[in-house]
Order: sequence, then C-alpha cells, then structure tokens
Amino acid sequence: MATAVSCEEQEPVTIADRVFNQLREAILGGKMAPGQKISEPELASSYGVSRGSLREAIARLESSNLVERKPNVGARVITLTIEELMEIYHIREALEGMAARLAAGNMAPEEIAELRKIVEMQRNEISGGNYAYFLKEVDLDFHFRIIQGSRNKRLIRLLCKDLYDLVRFYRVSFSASSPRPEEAYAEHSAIVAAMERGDGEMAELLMRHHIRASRENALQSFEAMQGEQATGQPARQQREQARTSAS
Amino acid sequence: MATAVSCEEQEPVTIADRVFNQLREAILGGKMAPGQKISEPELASSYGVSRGSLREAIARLESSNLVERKPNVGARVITLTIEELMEIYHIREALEGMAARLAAGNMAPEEIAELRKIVEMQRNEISGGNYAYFLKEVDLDFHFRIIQGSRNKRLIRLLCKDLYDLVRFYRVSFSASSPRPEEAYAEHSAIVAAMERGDGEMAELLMRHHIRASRENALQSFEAMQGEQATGQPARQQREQARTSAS
DNA sequence: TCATCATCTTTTGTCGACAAACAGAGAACA
DNA sequence: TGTTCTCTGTTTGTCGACAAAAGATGATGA
Repeated sequence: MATAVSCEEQEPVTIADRVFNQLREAILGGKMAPGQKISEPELASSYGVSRGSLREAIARLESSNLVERKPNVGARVITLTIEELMEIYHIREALEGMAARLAAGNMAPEEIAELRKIVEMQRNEISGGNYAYFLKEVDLDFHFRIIQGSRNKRLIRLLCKDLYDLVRFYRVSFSASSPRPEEAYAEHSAIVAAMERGDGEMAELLMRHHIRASRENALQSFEAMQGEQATGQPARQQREQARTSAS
Repeated sequence: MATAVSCEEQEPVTIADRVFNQLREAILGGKMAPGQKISEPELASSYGVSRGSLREAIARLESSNLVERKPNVGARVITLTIEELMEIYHIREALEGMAARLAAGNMAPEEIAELRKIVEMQRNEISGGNYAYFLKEVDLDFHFRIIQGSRNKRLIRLLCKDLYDLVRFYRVSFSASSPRPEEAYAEHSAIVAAMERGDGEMAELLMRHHIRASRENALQSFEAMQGEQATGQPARQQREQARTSAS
C-alpha cells in the first residue's frame, strides 16, 4: 500500500511547467521566505530561462495563491497571518466536511478498508511514541484519500491544489500546529467508523468537528508562541518541538 | 440602496487586465460558445494587442476556470456538463452554508436589516407577477451580501471570483434553472430570520437546504429538457421560459 | 475505396529587446 | 535639521521574431 497518495502532480511538459514546480517546491520547502520579493531578471537567469517563461510560471503561482502580484510593482511570496490561517481552516471545515459526506456514499468497501488500515497504522505509530515526520504524512494521506473519495473533481482540485499548498506553507513558515496525535487518532477512527456504516451525515459532522478542533488547537498554540516570544524565550525551541507533530 | 453589489472588479490598469475583462465578458455574455477554440494570433489582432499580453489574459482566464488549456494544443472555452454543475452546487452548498453561519455572527444589525429589505423587495416583485431579469439580479444580490457578510476574505474570493463566474456561465450555456421564485422567497426569508436571531447554526442549515433545493431543481429541469429535446421539441421555447427565472 | 504515410501549414512555446513605471539616492530649500 | 524635488538606475509591461510541435492535406499503396 503506497503511502503519500498526495495529489497527482503531472510532470512538466513545458519549461514554464518545470519552473513552476521548482518555484513551488522552493516556496513550500521554505527556501523562499514569506514576503520575499521575486525579481524576474534574477530568477530568470538563475533558472536559465527567459523572462517570458518565468512570468508564466509566476502567473501560475499566483493562481495557486502562493505569491501576490501588484501591477507595475512585482510579485512577492505571500505572508500568512494567523487570521488568514483561521479563514483557511473555516473553508477546510466546510469543504472537507462535504467531502466526507460524499465519500461515505461513493467510496468502495475496499477503499474504506484501506482507510481503516491507515488509521490503525497511525495508532501503532503513536503507541510506539513516534511523533515524527512519518505521522504527519499518514495524517495527510488520510485526509487526501477522503477528499479523493468524494469523486467530486472540482472539490478535489480546490482542496488539493489550492488549499493544501497553503496549509503546507503555513506549517513551514509558522512551523506550527502542536501535537495532539491521540485526539486526532480518535477522531479519525470515528470518521472511518461512520463511513463504514455508510452514514455520510455523521461522517460530515465528525470531520467538521475534527477540523474545528485542529483550528482551535492551532490558534491556541499560536497565541502561546506569541506569549513566549514576548517573554524573550527564543522561538527556535518551540519550533523544534512543534515540528514533530501531526494534524 | 444600490442593488447589484456584485463583487468589486478592479478596473484594468494594464493591457492584459483589459483584455482579460473583455474576454471574460465575452464568455459570460455568451459571445463565445462553450468548447470554442481560442486562437492566439486571431484574438491578438482582433483586440489589437500582442500575443504576449493576450497569453497573460488567457492564463488568468484559466485560473478563473473559464478556459482549459492543453500544452502544445491551445485553449478552449470550457464546456460544462451537468455532472460538473452538480459538483459546483455541492461546493456552493458547503461554502455558502459556512458563509451564512459566519455572517450571522459578523454582520451588523443594519446590514441584516438591508438583507430583510432585499427579501421583501423580492416578494413584491413576485406578487406583481414579475419573474423577469430583475428578480435574478436581486437573488444574486442576496447571496453576495451574505457572502460578503462572512468577513472571510478568502471565502469571498473563492465564491465570487471562482465559482459564481461558473454559475453565470452555466446559466448562459444551458439557459437553465427553472423558476421557483415563491420557494426561493420563503427560503431566503427563513435564512434572514435566523440571522436576525443571531442563530448561525440554523442560518447555515437553511442556506444549505436552499442551495440543495436549487440543485435538485436544476437537475430535474435539465432532465426534463433532455427528454423534450429527445422528442424533437425545439429547445428554444424552454430557454425562453427559463430565462425569466430566479435561483 | 479505405488506410497509411509524408509533407506542409498553422499554432504554440520560447526568447531577446524596447518603452514606461516605480524606487532610491542625492541635492535644493524652508 | 527635516522635507521635498529631481535625477538616475532598475524592474516591469509590451512587443515582434524564431524554433518546435500539432494538425491538415494530399499522395501512395493495399
């Protein structure tokens, strides 16, 4: 069973495609700081392409909400505020709730069985005390599979292509969302249970509860971080701590 | 009181902006048929701009989901199938439901009072037997104001900029969504009543019910249209009938 | 007559160059 | 000393031209 279903990113066929992917990875990987200016001539020579191709790549980054462009001024990597992150969580709550409802009616029993396996894998990792990177991947896999299970192509594109890039970017720039793996496991398990019964309405309610809890948790850990930063404690330590977390 | 709040479209500052707006209007206005090929040289000379600017406009149309582009092949105006329209309705149900919930908590009492006025205006139009274009505008205004009332900028952009263009395009290409103004009025009124009580949860439920009813209605009228087309009756007549409808 | 292949035309992707707009440094003035 | 204006350097927006790829057309063979 392949973990990291992710969302299929078609491989680049044109130069602008390749540059877009590279820039996207650079931003999501933290190699470009939030708010950083994007200089067209500089990047063009850096990637060895012309400015035209680079501009097309930037246009696609803009439509992915990863950069902001102002006319006659240029493009900058976005800077996510905590308010915008809360906005994204509200949208995720609505959309992934709908995705869970649809998935409960559309996923084949075998697919739901795989979902159950993923959740149990998550439990084993937790009981082994493993709060590491792998756990976060499994968590993403869980959410992605349900989204795919909705069979709603536009919903899939909206969540995977537009919103989850922002979620990843947030994790990089804030290095946040503190660990609550036990709660996440219990909530995931309940969602799968509802889907196993074919209860789409309940699956939606549980998914919305799950994401709402994530949002409140993210807000609290952000405010705690702000407080500690104000006291002069270096933020580095919390970041290291938060890095080993899931959902 | 200004009707047609619409969503603020900033006026063009650059040439690509202007061409984008013109093309967008052409597509939404039905001047470009669904599935029509977009020839870059032809359109460039037609609008009197270079191919580079036109390509940027097309890229923005693509990010608005109004055209589809294949590498080395070109761009075509999208063709909405009934399945895709149903997908959009599901997304609207989730997102506008959330918008109504948030709006109930965030809109000022005066704003809600204006909303009530809009709904009553709708009732007067209906009792006057006026099922015309104006009624559809009022309906859009109602939905837009609630979306704006959510105060969630990303949600606003998502619904206004991405989804509602598609809804408009659907109305043009299918000329559909049959009239059910009385039901729409009752549902709108109930939504506002919930907001007047500050009951966000109920506002969400009612909004979701409203959009779900619209979806089922659209599906039924589509199937009826298909059936009548199969019997040989010209579709023109139904289109004329459907044109004088709301939500 | 139909299928297949070669050739040609059209269209897209890519590139470099020019003009307009913005940003910053330095000078002039209150 | 602080503010404003100007000048200059850089960056963005726009354009036309070239190369590669897709699609169309006609020719050839079964």
